[in-house]
Amino acid sequence: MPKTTSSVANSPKADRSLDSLYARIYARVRRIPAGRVSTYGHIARLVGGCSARQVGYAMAALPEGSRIPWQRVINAKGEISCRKHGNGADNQRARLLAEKIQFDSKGRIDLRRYGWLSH
DNA sequence: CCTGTGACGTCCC
DNA sequence: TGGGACGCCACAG
Repeated sequence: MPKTTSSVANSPKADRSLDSLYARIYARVRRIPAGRVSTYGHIARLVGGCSARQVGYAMAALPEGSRIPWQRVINAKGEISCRKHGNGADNQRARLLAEKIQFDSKGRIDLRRYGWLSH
């Protein structure tokens, strides 16, 4: 009975609502272990159906004091992405340093060493 | 509805 | 190695 949309699984629209998408992004970020990092693009690729920008948007939407390890998500160049407002970037760097992640002289993280990819 | 913006990424020089 | 152009797309006003 294709007419009655009682089956949520049969409704791509409902199954991919923003809430659900953000939830999947956060679930993925939560699995990044301390001392490792992933990238916006990689998360987007794993979750599917969204772009790197949306992952960044999901991170920005997190409330202060969230338990999600948002600091472990950086950009594809291994840098901490700049924000328009606030000093979140400094906060992020401090958090990562606390996890023993090392930065090179240009403030970048070696993804070959710390990247948590294909997970 | 249209426009500007942004926690991105890839390509090109 | 670095920096600019573009593509991308949800969101706010």
